[in-house]
Amino acid sequence: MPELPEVETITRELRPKIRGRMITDCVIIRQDVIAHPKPAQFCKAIVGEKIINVSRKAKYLILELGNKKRLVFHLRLSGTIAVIPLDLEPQKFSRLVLVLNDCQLLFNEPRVLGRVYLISSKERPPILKGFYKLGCEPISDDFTTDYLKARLKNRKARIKSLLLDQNICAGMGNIYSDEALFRAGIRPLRRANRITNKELEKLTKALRDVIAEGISNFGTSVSDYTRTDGKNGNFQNFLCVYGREGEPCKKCGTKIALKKIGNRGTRYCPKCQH
DNA sequence: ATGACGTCCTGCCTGC
DNA sequence: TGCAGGCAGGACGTCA
Repeated sequence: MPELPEVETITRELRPKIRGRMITDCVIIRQDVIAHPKPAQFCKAIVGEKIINVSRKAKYLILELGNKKRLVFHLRLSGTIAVIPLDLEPQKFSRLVLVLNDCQLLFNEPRVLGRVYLISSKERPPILKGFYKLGCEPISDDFTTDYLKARLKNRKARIKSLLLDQNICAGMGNIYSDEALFRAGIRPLRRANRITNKELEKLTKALRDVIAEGISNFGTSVSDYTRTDGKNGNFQNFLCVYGREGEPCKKCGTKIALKKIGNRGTRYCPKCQH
């Protein structure tokens, strides 16, 4: 599933391929994926616009257009972006096609949970509420132990759930939060307000490291995620707990456990994580 | 405000 | 082999 490192990889690879190109046509294959504005209006507003830049905010991929309009993609669980030549047909799960001067950008999304939004600089559509109140990204300089401490203070929820809270850790998802908790030696079931300062320090570092390593390895390909050229990322080769339930812990050999926390599958080592 | 939980959606896996 | 049912999971809505 595309979390911060995956979306960052897509952003970096997409930028040189589409920056400066003009959107010459817009084909909506599944109406559901156009969250704002209405599909007809959406097409009308973007055709003829130039892509000024490609950027990212947390898990959102952003195409900056002329007129300060922004095309915002959220890939959710299974969304991918592919760039293909003009003469090829869209792919099996293509939900939106942006035809550019010299290529086509496909928004592929088998599960149809991902969404696309078009926003202007002044409007803040309620449907994109989360986008406007994102917390700090773990790779940001502002993501310090003090920041995390302040945000987790008085919070009684399980640490795992709060790491997934985009108002606290923008861009975190299930894979990287399990990995970070493993590295920090913290059991995901722990209540956030019961975590010591020392542990918070370790956790901050683990979060920063795991995200940075995810990026330098071009993301994690476990289910649907691929890069814009269809290749896989590499970070799945370095996972210690995610997807390893029942297998021996890489540190101590204990079987990796799987538990539901806040309705999310959560993997951890019962011996290494306290 | 917080935390628990249901909902969306569909491909894929499991079990009969 | 084929089909039904369950599962995955990010963000958001609802409820207490």
